[in-house]
Amino acid sequence: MTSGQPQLDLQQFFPYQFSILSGQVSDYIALIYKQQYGLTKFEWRVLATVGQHLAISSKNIAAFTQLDKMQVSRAIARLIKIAALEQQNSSEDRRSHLLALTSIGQQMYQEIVPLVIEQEKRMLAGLTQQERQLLSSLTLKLSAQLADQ
Amino acid sequence: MTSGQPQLDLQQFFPYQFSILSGQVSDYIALIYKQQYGLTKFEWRVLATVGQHLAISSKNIAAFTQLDKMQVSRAIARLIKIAALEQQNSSEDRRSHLLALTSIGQQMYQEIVPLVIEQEKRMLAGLTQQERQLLSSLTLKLSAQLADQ
DNA sequence: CTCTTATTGTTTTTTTTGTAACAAATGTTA
DNA sequence: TAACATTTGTTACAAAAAAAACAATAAGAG
Repeated sequence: MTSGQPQLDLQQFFPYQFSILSGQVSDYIALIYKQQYGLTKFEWRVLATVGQHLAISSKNIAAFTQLDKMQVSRAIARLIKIAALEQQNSSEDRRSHLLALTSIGQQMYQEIVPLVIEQEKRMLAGLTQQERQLLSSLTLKLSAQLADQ
Repeated sequence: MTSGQPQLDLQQFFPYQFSILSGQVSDYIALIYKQQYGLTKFEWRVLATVGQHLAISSKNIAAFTQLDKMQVSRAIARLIKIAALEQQNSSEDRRSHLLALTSIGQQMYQEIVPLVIEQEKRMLAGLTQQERQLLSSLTLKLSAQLADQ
């Protein structure tokens, strides 16, 4: 190798390919919660998390969704404003409140969940079952490794 | 299935897993060009693209990197300011200029490229060769499918 | 040609986001 | 228990990004 310039073909570079796909996946799912329900990604994640936990503090939402506490704070504020969430006083620690879905929030959650699950299916429909499993397990494996460092 | 509420476990939901990993990958590569060279993601992509093409217009950079023309415009402005890029007049169309690396830009490019390639290797070191190929080919396959729609 | 439309890129404005300071409550230590 | 530190969440300000308006040029139609 006498070699010349170091070269990099961005299109062939895994982190770049991945970044592109990530945007596509994100946009594809957002079609549901953004266009149809006017939620941002963070709001959707908070809604999904509260729906999953029934009553949960802001701190735990942040831990669960991997969002910053301020992003969570703002998403909560917005969800309360549209009456999808309500605060309950948790007697134990007066700094924090437990959050729960209102009936409006419940309804949104129950409407959106099947739609995003369908959307996920549609998104992955071009892959075989085996490919889907591989992609998911490789995603989790790499993610776990990067989290360790 | 008499079934109750529709439920969604965010942690098990592929688009969520993927979004987390994407952030991790992005941050991991950014360690090189951000911390060591003070470039943003967009600036790095533009630099890499000009390095790859030698002389290229703003419009084509945008097409190539999948960035918005305004993001490209600003990244170019910043790269010119730090003397990594220069404009050449392209006689054909006086609206647009061809962009090329200066010797400083050349040097940055040639320093960064091997470093990010190393970083990519390090990032993927925990996967087998087969797994890396699978991940890359599945990424490309899904990406191509989503681009069609 | 000349008038309209489209392209290319920049600038301006608005909105969103992130960083850091803050308040309120709790926990800890001397 | 008084003083200090930590946790939890919000607010204020600064940085960044997106949206929209703009200028300059080019292309196309009549």
